[in-house]
Amino acid sequence: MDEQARIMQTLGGVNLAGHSVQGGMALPPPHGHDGTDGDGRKQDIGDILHQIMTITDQSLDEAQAKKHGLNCHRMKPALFSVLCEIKEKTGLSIRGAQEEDPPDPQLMRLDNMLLAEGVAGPEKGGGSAAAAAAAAASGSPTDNSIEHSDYRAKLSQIRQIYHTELEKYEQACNEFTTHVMNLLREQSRTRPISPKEIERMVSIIHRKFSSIQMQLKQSTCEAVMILRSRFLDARRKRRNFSKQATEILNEYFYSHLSNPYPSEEAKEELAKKCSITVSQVSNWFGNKRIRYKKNIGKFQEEANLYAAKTAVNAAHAVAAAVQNSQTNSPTTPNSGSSGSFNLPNSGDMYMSMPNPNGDSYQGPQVGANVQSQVDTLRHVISQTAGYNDALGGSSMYSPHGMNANGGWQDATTPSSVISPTEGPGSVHSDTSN
DNA sequence: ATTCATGATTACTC
DNA sequence: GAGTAATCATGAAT
Repeated sequence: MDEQARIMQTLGGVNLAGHSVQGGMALPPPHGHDGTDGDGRKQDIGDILHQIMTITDQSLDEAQAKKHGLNCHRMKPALFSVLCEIKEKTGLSIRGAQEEDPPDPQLMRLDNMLLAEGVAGPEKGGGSAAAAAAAAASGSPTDNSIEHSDYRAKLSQIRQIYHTELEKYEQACNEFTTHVMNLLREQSRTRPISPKEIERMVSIIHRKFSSIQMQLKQSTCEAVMILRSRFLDARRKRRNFSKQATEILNEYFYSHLSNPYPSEEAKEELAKKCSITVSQVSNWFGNKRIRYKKNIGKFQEEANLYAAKTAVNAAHAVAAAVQNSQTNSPTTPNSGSSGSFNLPNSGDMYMSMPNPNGDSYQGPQVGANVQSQVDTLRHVISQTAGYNDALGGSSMYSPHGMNANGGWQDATTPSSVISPTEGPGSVHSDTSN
């Protein structure tokens, strides 16, 4: 309404568009009038403008009728051209038309991020760099794949929502643009709207919609960031080791109870076998030592279980050794490291690996170790026949290795039960401290 | 919902 | 830097 008022005021008598006007407007004489009745023309224009001004106060039917009347009015082309001139002079139609803003850096950032995360652009493997990095840093490979697929599933959900919304926005934008263009084209019959102006309007609409799109992109980015942070947190989350891994660790622990400090090499080997990291092995042993020490009684059962297991393995080993000694020539007793003892899942398997500290289970030690295994077997058999509780002093796993301060003393006098791989009096070489 | 088990973290010591 | 002890945080069992 302001604009109308302004135009009206302008038309009322102000010098228009540089025309020299006296006492009003100098409109071209419509329909061949010679311009003699100047007052009548003024009256006409005033009427028309009044009609325009009051058109909004009328009912739709009335307005339609008025509109039709105006469209057919003899003064319409003249008024139209004047309005065009005014618009041109006031720069309304041009202003901002050349406002071709450069690409928004933030939008570019968002686009790049969405592209990098695999949300925008062609569908790829899923989590892309994030998942790969997380997979590389995480511990168990099986857990990785679980988390990885989780991450990928969530990411693809985000991707789907993003694309659906984007499509919706684009559709809405197109619909709205078409609608506005039609409206403007329609209106251009009654008011001066240049194609340039329509173009400008379209660009305004597009800008508005792109700002909405930016919000969508921002939200999507946030969602991806949250997902990523959750995913990264998930890596920190505690996840129980597999049963097999725990068994391997426990077997090592109880078979080295006198000195449960695996060497770096042993840790690496354990880590490999358990599909966990070396630091997880360290954590596990740290926790295990302290918890075992704190509550030996509680671990008795577990200790017995693994002792029995070890004993069975020892029995197998002894049997194999006996068989071996029978079949082999006495001149070549158990000389090969590969053919020495088959002790799957026993402490022996750790000892058979290369150990710079001489804790290996090969060569001349073999005989002693067989003896130790036999001892273990005997001991376990005798113990299982009548097991007493730890305080009774006849428990299989008394903290022999621990000193009065609660720490593990040097394993100079390890129980024969403790490790089938240790000969009596053998000193653990994985004493890292 | 509670309790227990357990992997991880942190502060500290040696 | 490795280990200890305390603690946190979460999964699983009840």
